Amino acid sequence: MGEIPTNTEQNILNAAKKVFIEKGRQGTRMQEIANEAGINKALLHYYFRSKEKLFEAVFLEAFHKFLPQIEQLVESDRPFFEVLKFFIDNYINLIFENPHIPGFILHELSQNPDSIARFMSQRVSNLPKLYDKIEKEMTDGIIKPMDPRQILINLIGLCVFPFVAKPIVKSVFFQNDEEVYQSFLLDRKYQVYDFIVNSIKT
Amino acid sequence: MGEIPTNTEQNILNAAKKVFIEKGRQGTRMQEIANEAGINKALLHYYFRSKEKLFEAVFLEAFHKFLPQIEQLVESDRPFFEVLKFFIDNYINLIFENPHIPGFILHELSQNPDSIARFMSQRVSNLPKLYDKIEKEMTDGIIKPMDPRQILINLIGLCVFPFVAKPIVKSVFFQNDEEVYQSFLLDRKYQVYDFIVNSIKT
DNA sequence: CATACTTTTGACCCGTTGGTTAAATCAAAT
DNA sequence: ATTTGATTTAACCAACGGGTCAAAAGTATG
Repeated sequence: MGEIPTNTEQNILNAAKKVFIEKGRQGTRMQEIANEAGINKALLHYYFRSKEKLFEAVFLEAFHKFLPQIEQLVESDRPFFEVLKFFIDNYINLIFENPHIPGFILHELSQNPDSIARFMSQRVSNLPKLYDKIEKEMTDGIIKPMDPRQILINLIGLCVFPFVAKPIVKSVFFQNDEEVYQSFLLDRKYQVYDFIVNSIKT
Repeated sequence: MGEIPTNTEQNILNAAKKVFIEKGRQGTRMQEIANEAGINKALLHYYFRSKEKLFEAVFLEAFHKFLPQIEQLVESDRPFFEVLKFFIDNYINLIFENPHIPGFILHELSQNPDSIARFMSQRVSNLPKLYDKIEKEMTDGIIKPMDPRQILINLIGLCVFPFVAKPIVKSVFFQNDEEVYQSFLLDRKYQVYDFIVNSIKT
């Protein structure tokens, strides 16, 4: 019942994270994780019975790291635009530090769409509350009347897209110049905020 | 020198498209393509020497089908918002009919970012012309001054995201109801247009 | 029909890969 | 030091998967 992750266990998990997130479930070789962790392949199976188990551990962590952020939007009772700014700032920072995770999640989920039920469970509990909050801003005349879901999907899409489409964006718009692409990303959070606010404010 | 695709050759290509686009390069088994095409596995190698070759054929077709659409935006000399509407309508229709292709391209490119050079070549030739066109709309006071690239990236992202994130979007916002999700997508092209226009028009 | 050439197949090859196992090493605890 | 249990390893296994090959089936040409 070793609840505290062993040194090696954490070590394995870190290695697994790195390889799985970069290469995907199918592209990952257990041997490569072992190498990355500097241990024997059999040790992987000692700590995590199978590739499936190990993958699930990695995926779950990545998923929970990225999804529940949405709840930020409902917790605070500051003005909506303020919360929005705060959220975008946080979320893009998070992606910036883990640029491969969104693409990883998207790909693995579309490989196995039904598995999402296992991961979500009660996660979306307070989404209706968020809808209410947004709709109140509409009746208050602060933002244009529209389906709140459109706003939220646009919000996430605008944050995530430049990262999951990195090779294309970098190549098409920035002549494959990594530095220019990076400075574009740094500016991105303000651009996304302005873009959304300009669009939805009355 | 058989330039005209044989019946079987096209048959194989179709089967390969289906499997590769759904399962990805690594997730695809040659045997599954053979089954899908109703033929023997050895025949795959008779027509396409290797898995790599076959994959490349599939990827190239998918890539060319989806990327050059951007050029529409520069060809016409109608008012920008009109061209924009036309583009969004077309592009979302295209995705609607091939909903898995964008995710496929995104994933495979991020697995192999350098390969993009092979596929792009002179493709982005008239992108500067598009920038000029947009910037002219800015000096004409029709749209707000901003980096044209931000507009284009937002445009593509807003179109593509609901499809590549289908499982999450469908689950989080539509309780996994396929029909509701579909009707959301149908409405999407108008929403995206409004969202962008509202944001960038002066 | 006979020859030659293309298309298709079943059987096989062999490197890879996830997973197992039994033994060795290590770390307390007695 | 010896026992006991957890950790780590090398060697191995079976299945999988891409690719090959020789022969069969099909098709045209003389």
